Parts: sequence; structure tokens; C-alpha cells
Amino acid sequence: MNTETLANLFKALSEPIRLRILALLLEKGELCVCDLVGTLNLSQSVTSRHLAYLRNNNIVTARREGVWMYYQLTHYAQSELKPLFNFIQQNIAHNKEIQTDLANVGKTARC
Amino acid sequence: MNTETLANLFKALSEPIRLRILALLLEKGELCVCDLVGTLNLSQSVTSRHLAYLRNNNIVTARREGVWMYYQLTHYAQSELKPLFNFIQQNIAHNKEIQTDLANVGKTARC
DNA sequence: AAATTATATTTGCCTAGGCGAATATAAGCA
DNA sequence: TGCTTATATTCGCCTAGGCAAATATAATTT
Repeated sequence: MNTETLANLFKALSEPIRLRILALLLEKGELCVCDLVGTLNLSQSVTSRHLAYLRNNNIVTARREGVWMYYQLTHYAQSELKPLFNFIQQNIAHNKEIQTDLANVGKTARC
Repeated sequence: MNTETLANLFKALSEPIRLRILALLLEKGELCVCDLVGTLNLSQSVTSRHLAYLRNNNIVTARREGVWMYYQLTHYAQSELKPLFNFIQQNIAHNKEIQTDLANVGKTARC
């Protein structure tokens, strides 16, 4: 991996909203966009753009099921980035915001 | 750690030049600015600004010795961020650019 | 086909932060 | 006190990427 690639990875993770999405996917495995919109309490547009950013950086992948799009971590992310994600989880798992997010998944789905 | 703090940390690491500086400090422990300018082959201004960014994010600390400024990782970074730095090292240590940097330290000092 | 729902993308606006060039500061020395 | 060297900071310019609002697309239903 060259420094530019690694820098781009960190840039993809340098946004609170994207870290919250990541934390949710790490715990839940796969989530629908409407779950994320409801849980994160963000506009559809903002949520979708951040997901696109993560997609473009090969961190998440999307699967369509009817009208719904389900997102999960890419195989690449799940394997190669595991140590990095462990670091992230250990550092934000106890955060109140993250715990609230996790508690809200499923209860706040918008669709 | 909240998501904003973690995001700021990743933003600090989302620059190839700052990653190269980090890789050098991880290997060498402490380096003078002029070493970095020579090794990275960057202008003094660019190098200094990136070091300031790392300083402002509590990743490096500076010590003056006469005219020279010596930089090293903060205690905080050396302890709390160790797992993250291990990930970084494992992912870029074999990179040609990084190895060239390491080989050049000391040989290219500008002062 | 038209309407509805879920999601993605575009547009306009604004800020952070990149760079080079210039300038400021700090230390050491003649 | 100047002069030189090392380093830091500022300025002007430019791009990436944040947001909200609007619009486009894709699937489903009637």
C-alpha cells in the first residue's frame, strides 16, 4: 500500500458520520439505508452521500433488494482493515453517541 | 474518545507527507526539521506546516536545541495510538517510497 | 402509464486545508 | 549591533468536500 492509498483510507474515516456508519456496520453486519437514515437521524441526502464516499473507497458495498439498498463492509475491509477497525471500536465503542446509535437501530427505521 | 476526536485524528493522518513523517519518527524516534526537509525533499515551509498540523493534533511534540527543532511522537501518541501506528507500519513499511525515506535520513540533512 | 417510495446525484454555497512565495521570529556569531 | 541560519507563520490562490435543497433514477403498485 502506498502512502496516498493509506491517506485516502484515513480521509474516508475522517468524518464523524462515516465513523458512526462504520460502527453500526461493524456491529450489525448489514443495514438498509432507511435504517441508517433513521438511526443516525440524518437527511437521506447526507446519508447517501457518505455511503457513496465509503463505496468509492472500497470500504462498503451495496446490494439491492427491491427498492431497498443494503450496505455492508467489503470483503477487503473485513479482512485487511480488521486491525484498524478494532482500534476504532476500542476507542469509540464506549462513546455515548455510538451506544445510542446502536440502541436505535431497528427502532427508528424510516421505511 | 468521541467520533469527532477520532475523525480529527484520521484527518491528521490523511496526508501522504504526514504519513511519511510519521513513518520516519516511528523508526528513528527523534528527528530535526532539517533532517526531514532533506529526507522528504520538501520545502521548509511545507514541512513546517505539516509538522504544525501534527503538533496541533497532539501527535508530535517539539524540543528546541539551539537553532534546531527536534520532533518526536508525544507520549500520548506512543501509548494510546500504538495499535494504530502498528497498522500503519504494517501497511506501508514495505513501500518503496518509505524505504527510500528511511535510507535517506542522515545522508541528506540540510543543516 | 402514472403515482409512490427508496435511494442517488446534482447544484449552489461555504470552509478547511493544500501549495509557493514572502515574511517573521529565534538563536548564534562576528 | 548587525548578519546568518533554522524554523514558523502569513498571504493569496485553488481544490476537496461538507451541507441543504432540488432533481433524477429505480423499483413497486395501482
